[in-house]
Amino acid sequence: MSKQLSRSLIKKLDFFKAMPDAALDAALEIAQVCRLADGEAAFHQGEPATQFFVLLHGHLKVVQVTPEGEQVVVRYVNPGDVFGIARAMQRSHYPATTVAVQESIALAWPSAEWDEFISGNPLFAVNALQTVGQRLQDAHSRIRELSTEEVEQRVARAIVRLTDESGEKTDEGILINFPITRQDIAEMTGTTLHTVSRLLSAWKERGLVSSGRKRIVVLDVNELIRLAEGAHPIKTPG
Amino acid sequence: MSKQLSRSLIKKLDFFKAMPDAALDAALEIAQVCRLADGEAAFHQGEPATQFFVLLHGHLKVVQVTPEGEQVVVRYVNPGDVFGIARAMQRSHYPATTVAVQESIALAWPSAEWDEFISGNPLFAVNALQTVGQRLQDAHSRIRELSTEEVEQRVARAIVRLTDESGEKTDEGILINFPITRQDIAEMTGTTLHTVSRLLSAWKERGLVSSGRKRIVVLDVNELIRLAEGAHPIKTPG
DNA sequence: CGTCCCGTTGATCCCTATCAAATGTAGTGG
DNA sequence: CCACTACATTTGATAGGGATCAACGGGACG
Repeated sequence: MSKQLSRSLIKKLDFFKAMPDAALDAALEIAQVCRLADGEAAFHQGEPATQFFVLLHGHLKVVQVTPEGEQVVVRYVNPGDVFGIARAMQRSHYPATTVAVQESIALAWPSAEWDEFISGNPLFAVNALQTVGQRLQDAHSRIRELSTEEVEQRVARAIVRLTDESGEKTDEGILINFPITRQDIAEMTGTTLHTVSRLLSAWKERGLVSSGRKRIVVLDVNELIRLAEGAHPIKTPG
Repeated sequence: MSKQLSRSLIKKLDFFKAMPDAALDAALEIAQVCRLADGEAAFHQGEPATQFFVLLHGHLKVVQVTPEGEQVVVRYVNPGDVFGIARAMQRSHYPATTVAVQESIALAWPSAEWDEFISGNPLFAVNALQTVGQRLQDAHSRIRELSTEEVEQRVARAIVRLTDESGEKTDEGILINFPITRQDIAEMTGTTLHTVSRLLSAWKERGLVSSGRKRIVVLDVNELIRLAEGAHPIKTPG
């Protein structure tokens, strides 16, 4: 039998906002600790939604695969985020695959407990609704951007968001906190790794970013934000 | 004082699924009837979310405007759908504008009543979560399609969906049940009215659709579905 | 130290946006 | 009932942003 997990693990999270300690303890009582190695999936698209999770440490990406086998990155999961809550929305199967992009630790609960959570404390439903509502707005933003913006704007915006969510201030600049490839960014923005590579090269040239293998550091956030808002880069004539 | 509205107006709707009659009557007791003329907005993007609605009759479209003034159609609202539930997701302002594309009738409740609804009957929260969850999945589908598919597929799929949601069988074929322009379809699929017009012309040529001003009739759904799934149209050589 | 990924860069092509202009259709007011 | 107007649609011509094809370079890890 595992020892009781500390309430402090989840007390500060949005999802457990305004919950009495008793409810938190009750939840932790039945939580399973779930360790994921780099590249390991918490669950796969199409599987029955047997569990839902809270990420404690690490980073995951949520991907959908098209019928043709292309991948699309739906979002990145940061520490403190809930994921795998398909069952809370009355869907019996996971709509996407969620894989760790680095070693990660999550808490997991059986989906069946969801109804218990809610009847024990209706705030769970309210908080879940807020979480899903926020995601819906984010999704609509992406639809708007994919529909109306050019590739450079979208890639710039994606990187700005990543620095907002997972930026780590270093003496060099703002480092994106987890391993991410050109391919990943391409799958977030609806383009190809080639185009992302060219953009990053151009930006490196102009001193906006510095990057390496699975690693991006933002040197000039403001200029990236300008690009994300549609400003045109300085074209060298000729 | 207005007379009590009939329970039958909402009893069958997903959003009120499994609700006891008493709860339905209580809701109807405070509902306002809201009539919208063609082109009139139920609310505008950025306004405080003072009300939420159920559409009884007609059709609305939900649009977001980009900073540059371009429009994107987020979705169409069909009879029986709820809309304007920003407040239920804890957002104080509407994230999009919702306008009638034909004369419409809706029921409206003050947003402040939402908390009453929930505390009176927790099923409201569960049903709302399901509704928003479905929309989130739809949004992710659109992101996947915008990221990976070509324009012809996306337009074909948009039209197939419209016929599923609002198709009316006529002796000619399946008529999309409300006025819709090339521009509208362009704003749903991230393309231009010119490209939509060219596609519809080509499809008309091949006998797949028949269309006129603000009017589309689908003659061969199966072929449209094939196109939506990525099948290539027959190219005339030369 | 070799192999596997990941990243870079050039060359080419094509889908689709853009520009431009004409035609068609509903609605309106005289 | 018809002229007028506003809006929707069609269609041609052109250009360009990015995808695609192709090949090489380079760092990480076993």
